[in-house]
Amino acid sequence: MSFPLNPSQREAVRHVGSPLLVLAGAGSGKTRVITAKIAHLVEKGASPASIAAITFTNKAAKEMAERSRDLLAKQGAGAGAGGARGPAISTFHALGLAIVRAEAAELGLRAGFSVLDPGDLEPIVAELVATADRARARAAQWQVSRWKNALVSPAAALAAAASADELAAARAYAQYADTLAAYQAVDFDDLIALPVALFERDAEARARWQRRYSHVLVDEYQDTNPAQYRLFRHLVGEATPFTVVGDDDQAIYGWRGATLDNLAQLPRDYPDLKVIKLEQNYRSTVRILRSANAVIAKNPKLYEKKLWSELGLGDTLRVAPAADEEGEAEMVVGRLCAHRFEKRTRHADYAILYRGNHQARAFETVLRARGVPYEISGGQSMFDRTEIRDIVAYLRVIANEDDDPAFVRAATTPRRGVGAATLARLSEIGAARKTSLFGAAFEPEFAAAVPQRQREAIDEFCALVNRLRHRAPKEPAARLLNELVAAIGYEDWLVATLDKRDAAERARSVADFVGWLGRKGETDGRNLLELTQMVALVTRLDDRDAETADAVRLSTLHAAKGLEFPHVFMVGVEEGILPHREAVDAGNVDEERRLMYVGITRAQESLQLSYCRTRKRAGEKVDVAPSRFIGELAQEDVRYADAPLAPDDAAREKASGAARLKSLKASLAR
DNA sequence: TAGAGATTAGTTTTT
DNA sequence: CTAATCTCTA
Repeated sequence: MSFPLNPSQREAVRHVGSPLLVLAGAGSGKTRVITAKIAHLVEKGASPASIAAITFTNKAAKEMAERSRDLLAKQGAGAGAGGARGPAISTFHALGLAIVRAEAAELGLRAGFSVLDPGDLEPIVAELVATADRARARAAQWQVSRWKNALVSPAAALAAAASADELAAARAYAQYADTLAAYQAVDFDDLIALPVALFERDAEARARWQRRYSHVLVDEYQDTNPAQYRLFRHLVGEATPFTVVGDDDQAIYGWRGATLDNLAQLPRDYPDLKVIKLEQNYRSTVRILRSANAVIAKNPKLYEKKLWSELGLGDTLRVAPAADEEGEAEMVVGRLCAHRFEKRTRHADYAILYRGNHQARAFETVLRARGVPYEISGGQSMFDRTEIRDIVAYLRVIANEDDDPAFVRAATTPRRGVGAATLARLSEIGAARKTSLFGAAFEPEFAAAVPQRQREAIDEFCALVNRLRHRAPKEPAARLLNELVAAIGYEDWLVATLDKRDAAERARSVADFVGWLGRKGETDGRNLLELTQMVALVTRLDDRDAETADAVRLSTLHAAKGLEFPHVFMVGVEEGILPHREAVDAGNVDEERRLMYVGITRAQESLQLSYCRTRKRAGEKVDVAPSRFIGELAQEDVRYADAPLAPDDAAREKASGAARLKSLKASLAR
């Protein structure tokens, strides 16, 4: 994309006099405008470090940082060179973390505070709502998060609670803050909510942060939630100019508390707001765009906007049915391979996009069987991996001795003879002495309460933690990490407890993680304690090899936002999946339609949508209907593939009969 | 306390 | 039909 900027883009880049909202349609060169604007501001004399650009994902932040670094370097004049600090480009949460870290003392936190992810929080909430039911615990956790994102206080939540479940969640919410405070821990939502609270009670802190930035840019503005909008408003204050870029048609994070109200509210909060629309699409063919426009036309509009393209009419869209998920995977991968062979394209030119992570499985199986290289983006975070959580637990106790959940995990992994009984003793001592589990091990009654074997194991564990804690500020993180993994005998334990393949895989993932974190420490000049906090916000290691590899991308629609591919396969385009059933029940079809729109607009040259006629659910085949959104495409641009042949139906009948028989037997057994 | 087998629930997106 | 959690025995 080395075309010159078009007139609207240029206007957006050069406008500096007042707050600016750029309504950037899909593929309209939005990232380019943001990076060009950063370069423009620097050219006009702003210091790069005084420019803040805020994104939602680490991936977007990284891409923006790279592109603006290149641009500033090209601009020359030493702007990006010689150790001068670049623009502050980060996610909302990373920015929040930086603020909480800088203002920790004001917020009643010690420097080593822990950042807990939802997985750490689930058992805490489960205890607070007194349930063993995971689903209930998650629902409560979810509710608490929504309140925080909407800046609803525990008292307000308690007052407004409408159902028994909500009341229980509100009660948990009230105690939740105390529990986290005892652990010296914050959750993801706190990274936004705590800075907001600080700025609202402390004008001086607010002024300090406002002075820091001469211009603030926000990417994907339509995905901000009320807490984030408030934080943004405090950062820009009355005087700091800003540029926010967004597209109401691509708002797909309502479930995370994002609200289009923030887009509607902006002109009211900033009467001199300038609005610029980017409507020329540089990505897709006319046929693809026509369908995108047709689908999104069914939604209510905040700002009228119509994408157009000069890239030619292009191929028709294809809609193809499959018998079931295996059939769909076979069909899609088969077609992909044939297409690739015929057009002499690269694997990396193709993407398979789906609504939910679990849908990837069938495609992985077929791709692997055929030896087609693929990369899964998004998907489960590397912190859902036990081995990573194990290592991170150690890091958290090292950084923060009050982090009881981390203590429990680290002290019992690898097994060192410490179990529930010992932990219960420690917990009693801790409660009596008002100290953490770690602290309890140093209380006088510890010796009497715990048998010698366990005592020695705990002592040894605590000594290791203390040793590393003292060395952490001074020594390179990489060395300490390697020492830690060796000292706890983690790999030996893996080999001893798992079969060969699993042990090797986990050992490799630990090695990857430790290597990555060590390098990160070097490049960012951060010690082990600082790295520990940022690690919770990272969902995947940035891996250059994976990004540049010639491989088919598998991705959720959410994770695909911002990306583009010459050839896209949207799969599982079915009622119940896209739109998702829960969303339909909750009356959120508009957001599902935007998700459909996001999927369509990822495609540059060709697009195939497919759906299954039946799908396995809890072992049994269930009939499913094609998505209503298929009927909303521009029908003159769509070709419908033939129905599958009769033998498939026969096979389906047989399979479904067998499944029914089996479930009948199962119910008789009960 | 630790590992092997039984059991039972699973239906969405992510910092 | 999985996959993760739970229970039971050594």
